[in-house]
Amino acid sequence: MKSRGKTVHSKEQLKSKGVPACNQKQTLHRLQLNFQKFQNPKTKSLSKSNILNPHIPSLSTTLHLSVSHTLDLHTVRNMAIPSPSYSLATKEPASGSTTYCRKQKSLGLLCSNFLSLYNRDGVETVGLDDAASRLGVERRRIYDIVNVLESVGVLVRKAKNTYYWKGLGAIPKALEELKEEGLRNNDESVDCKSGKVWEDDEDERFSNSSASFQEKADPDSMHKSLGLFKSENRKEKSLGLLTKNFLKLFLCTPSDTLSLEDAAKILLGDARNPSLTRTKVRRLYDIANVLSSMNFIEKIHHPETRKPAFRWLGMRSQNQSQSQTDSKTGLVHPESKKRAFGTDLTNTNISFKRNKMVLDVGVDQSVKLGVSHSGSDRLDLKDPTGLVDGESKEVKKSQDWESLASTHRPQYHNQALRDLFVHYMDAWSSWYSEVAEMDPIEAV
DNA sequence: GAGTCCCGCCATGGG
DNA sequence: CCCATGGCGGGACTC
Repeated sequence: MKSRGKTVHSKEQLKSKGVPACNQKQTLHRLQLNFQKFQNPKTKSLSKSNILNPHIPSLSTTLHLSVSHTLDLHTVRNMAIPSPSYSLATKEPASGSTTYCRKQKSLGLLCSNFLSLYNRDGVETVGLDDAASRLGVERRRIYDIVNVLESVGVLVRKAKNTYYWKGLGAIPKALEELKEEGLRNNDESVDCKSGKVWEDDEDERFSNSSASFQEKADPDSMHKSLGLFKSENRKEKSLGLLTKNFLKLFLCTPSDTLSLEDAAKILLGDARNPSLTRTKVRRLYDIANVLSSMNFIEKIHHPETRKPAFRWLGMRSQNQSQSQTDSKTGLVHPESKKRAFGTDLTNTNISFKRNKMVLDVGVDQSVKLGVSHSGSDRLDLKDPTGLVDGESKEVKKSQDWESLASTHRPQYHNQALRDLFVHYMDAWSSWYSEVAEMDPIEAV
């Protein structure tokens, strides 16, 4: 018997088959979102998951129960629907398309938009309701973003519904603390600094991904050795905690790649329960979406097994031998072929294959983040730790990017793509000119 | 078919 | 009791 979830098996739950009082506030907005889907013939989710789902009251019932008992279908259909979520990033005119697209709803994209909304001068606090309404999503999604951002120090809880905005500049310190904590605990057991567990040939590690960790390191001992936070009660199972633990895996080990499967096993505690693993994996995807949208990590695949894995980008700028590692491991970076956790800004109206050479190097950074770089919290997210050894490195890198961007303009035959690219180039140019004028230290 | 991850139900805990 | 929070897993979507 499930203790939670959607199975209806109690008086209380039956009663709540209407609309729970505590959820009524969100119901109206949910209806608006549903009708966005409803209006789009492409989507199947309303009919299948929202109407046929036995756990969700039928549409008419929901309307009757929750929308002041007065709204009919016609009224709701004609309600002023807020501008489509994510219009910030898609650059779609708010009034343009009501097309529902899964990609446009991704957590990564939401995170980008969240950052672009708040990463600016003068922002001191973030209200969850405000964020939800401005981003056009339900509060539930904001919690997901906020939990992850809190783990990396961007936000600090102030009161209910309110967070202090610490900004991207707080990330290096937060990561350092996580790293110290992980290494401190690590001293007692496995010597991670020497890389006993991780330094093995990546190929070998990936060659048997299904058993890689059990053979090379017991997930339980790995869990202890990194001082990962225990997840025993509800609070301690939070997404934030999982994020911290996930980050520690990268921060405290010499390897910068980790398979999804291994991550789930290490972070899990009990690696023997498949359904628990599946749940955990879902959460890892959630976290990875947010972290990848901030360019902390990227998604990769084993070339043969195609098993998913993550690669840490945070320290990459310090690690000049990274490219050699790539050739050594033979890992594929499918970013150019496949959407990366929904962080792709493209919407489905434009089938947009990225031009890896330019977008990956520079333009993609600013656009993908959608961050306005005019604030005081400027930070190169390619190096979230901020541990850049040469102060001019940043500027030099920017110059490299600029020259690359200027010399490798792709020739798009599609007008839409051309326009899009021009837009990205403009964004990049303006960002670059700002950075170039900045104090190099401030830039870090 | 496996991988990905959106969505929202509903349990929990604080006020 | 109300409300904020967020764990959790169904199932749609994507490759």
